[in-house]
Amino acid sequence: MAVTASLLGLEKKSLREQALAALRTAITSGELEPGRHLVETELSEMLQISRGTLREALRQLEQEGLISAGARGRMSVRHLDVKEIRDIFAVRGVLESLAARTLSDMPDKEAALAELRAAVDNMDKAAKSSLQERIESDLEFHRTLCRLSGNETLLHSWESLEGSIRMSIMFAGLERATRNMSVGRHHDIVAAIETGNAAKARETIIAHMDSAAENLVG
Amino acid sequence: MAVTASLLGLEKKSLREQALAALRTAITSGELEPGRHLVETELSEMLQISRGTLREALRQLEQEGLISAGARGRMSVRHLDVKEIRDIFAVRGVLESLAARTLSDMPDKEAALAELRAAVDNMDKAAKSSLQERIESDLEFHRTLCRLSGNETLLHSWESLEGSIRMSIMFAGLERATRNMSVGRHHDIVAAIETGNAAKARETIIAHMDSAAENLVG
DNA sequence: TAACATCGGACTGTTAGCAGTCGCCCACTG
DNA sequence: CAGTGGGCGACTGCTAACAGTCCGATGTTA
Repeated sequence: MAVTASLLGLEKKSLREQALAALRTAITSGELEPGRHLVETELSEMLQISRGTLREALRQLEQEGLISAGARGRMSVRHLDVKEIRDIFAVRGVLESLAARTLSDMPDKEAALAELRAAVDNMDKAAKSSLQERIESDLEFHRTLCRLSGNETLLHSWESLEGSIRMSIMFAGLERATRNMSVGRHHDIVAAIETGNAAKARETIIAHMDSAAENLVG
Repeated sequence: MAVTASLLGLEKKSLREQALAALRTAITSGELEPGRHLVETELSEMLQISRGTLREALRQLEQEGLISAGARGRMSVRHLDVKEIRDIFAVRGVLESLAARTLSDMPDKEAALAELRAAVDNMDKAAKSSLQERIESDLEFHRTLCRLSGNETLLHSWESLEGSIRMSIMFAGLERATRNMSVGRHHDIVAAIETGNAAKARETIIAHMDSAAENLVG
């Protein structure tokens, strides 16, 4: 039987996942400001879910570093300072540099490179759109870089840093963040990978991240 | 009032934390073998806690990569293959190399170096003890390295990898694992940091991790 | 015998509610 | 007025139970 793509499976996300996504968005968008105490009963009523389900989502957010637990289990939205942003981008830098190195050394990397170029093109298109879309396409590029490395552990580590990255962007303000969205810089990364020069690819990423952190905090 | 050390605070760990620790140990010790399906009702009865509390712990283990969720929320103990071990150690390598680089560039690192040397000494003492203690002191050295970098994000990323590292050791078998416990190799790391040569420190760590992975899977 | 319907059993998703603890306010007391 | 102690509200820790879903076994029919 011929099936349309729209019939290939309905997405029934669990309430926990929905809550997780909603809270992540609320935090990284600043709707829940840093330092704010998260009261379980309050949140569960807002989201219209039970506390038990909510608590599971909170646990995950805690692991992602978006919220931190204080005394007696009281959760609050994490507050980033300048040093922490630098630290986050330093870790992000070594992770993505590993991805770039891995891709550089990959024997047949044409398919991967094509996908990366598509991601850059996507940033190009988004450059004329809203700031939010530019941020999304930028993060999408970097996530793709990690995914294409084929190292699941690497991808997972990066993704559990993604929330912190988004908070850093939020903290710095959107104008500063857009300094890092230059399409050209990302072309350089792809080019470095293309040459197969792993050391060069690594340096390009590290430099990119260092300057990205400086752009955000400077 | 003069208080004795034993009165400085009782440790009341939540059931969730206890369950987390117990499950982590059970998995990394092989008591719960890879691939095994974890039935919530079964585990909660074993641990004598409710499913709600257990589920929170499972969520955390999932994030740590010790268990993975299959269809319809069914959790099972993660199964590592050779490639995944290499991937884990590659990520671990870049994380620890960042720690080593950071320490190398630190202006007054004497206190940190002293602590690292103490960790190496501890490995030395443990060399005559049980395999388990050797593994613990080895991991403790590397955790200390990350902690002393002062980069909380780095430490957190490393710690969320720790479970996977322990599984790798388990997977490889204890004999192979002890190949990586050489005290001399760890002296080299400290020495590289001491010279302040960040590039050298980085290379030493990366080489250490590459050979560690090969020792485990070869 | 092959396709189909039905019925339990096994588990997970989710919820409401009880229990314990901490912080705060206020009265009391020497 | 410093210090003590009792009540009260707020909030988290934990639990038991309900509801829904999937899977396999068993029967059923053409």
